[in-house]
Amino acid sequence: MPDDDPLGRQHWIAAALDALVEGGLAAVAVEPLARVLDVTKGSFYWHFKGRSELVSAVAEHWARVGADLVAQLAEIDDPAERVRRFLSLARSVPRHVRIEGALSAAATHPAVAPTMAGVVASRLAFLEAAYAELGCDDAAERATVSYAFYLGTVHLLRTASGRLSDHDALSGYFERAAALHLSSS
Amino acid sequence: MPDDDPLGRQHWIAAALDALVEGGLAAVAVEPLARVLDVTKGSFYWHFKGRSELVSAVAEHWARVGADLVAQLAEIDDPAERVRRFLSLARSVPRHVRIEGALSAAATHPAVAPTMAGVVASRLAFLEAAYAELGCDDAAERATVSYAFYLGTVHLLRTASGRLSDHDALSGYFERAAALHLSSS
DNA sequence: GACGAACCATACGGCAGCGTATGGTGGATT
DNA sequence: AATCCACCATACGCTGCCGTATGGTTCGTC
Repeated sequence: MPDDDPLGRQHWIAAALDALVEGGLAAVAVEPLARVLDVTKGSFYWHFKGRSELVSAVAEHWARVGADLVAQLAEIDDPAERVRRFLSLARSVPRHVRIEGALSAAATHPAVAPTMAGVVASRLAFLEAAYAELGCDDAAERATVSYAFYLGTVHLLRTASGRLSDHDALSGYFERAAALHLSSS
Repeated sequence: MPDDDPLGRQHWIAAALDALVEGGLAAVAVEPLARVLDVTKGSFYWHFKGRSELVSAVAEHWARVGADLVAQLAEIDDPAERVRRFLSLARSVPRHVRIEGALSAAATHPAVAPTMAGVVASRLAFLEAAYAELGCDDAAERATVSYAFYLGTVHLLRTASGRLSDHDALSGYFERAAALHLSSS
């Protein structure tokens, strides 16, 4: 958990995150990153076994940050508010969400899929627990529905951000979504 | 609009669709497809200017099929039923949805983005019209929320199909989702 | 049965990224 | 001051894909 990595590793990971946001997972490539960092591949292959080790390091970095965010939400007493805040994560942590969008687009990549599966499971558990606390007998289904909405929102923000751009409209959007998802059946 | 293409084109597009479903857009590559079709690149570059022409042809093929599906739904009188049927498209046309998942994952690709934008706009219009018919004053927001759910479901089916696998659970999932989305605010 | 067009094979050059092998270099250690 | 190690540079070969150039082959057409 603590960043006991030799300093250079984090350096590469940071650059990879930037490239990921800009050009997707395909842009997380050794030689282009080396050019950006003004360094040669010799450095990279000192710190990493190969490209896929970098990719999974990036994925796990993202997963850790995301887990921290959800852990903060878990402190909230009111389960409805927990759901609301979870759904609007897409607005409150834009960079993290852009990273997530790029990783989601590459969710089938072998170096991403395992981490991604863990994150999905943990988030569904988080949502299901909240809905269970709210007394829903269909907590699992509702959790999946809510998470699907969250995923779609992340995707829309990544690909059609024009449609969710202005900040006021975004607030309305998330309020409306939360109201619908929390409505009693 | 009519398929006036010389026959060989469709041949390549069909193979590209298979590859797309299997390995994502990266698998839509000229030389691998040629191997599968047991033919050489000479054929490909006769029918297409280059790879991106194939990619956009694939995207537009998908868009046409999808538009037909939505056009069928538009015939339904009851707007609520229209929404229900739209949301559960993900279940009723599995192959089309797998193609859509792969294309969505590559939505930022230059040869996909324009087509994708058109599809998003047309579907949002479809949903917004339905919600407006239902008397919702927040039809646009609800349409976006519903479409985000749809996108997320497609994504889950592609990447975590284990969580939505059994057919009975799927029915419950879509019923629950439709009920929530159609609940009056 | 020559002709042209549609279609495909052959063969080539090029590029970009991956990974390896090996040789510096600077700073801490003793 | 010699040594060692973490760290990076240099230089190379390899693979996989793209795109082009050009030469067959099989037709229908006259």
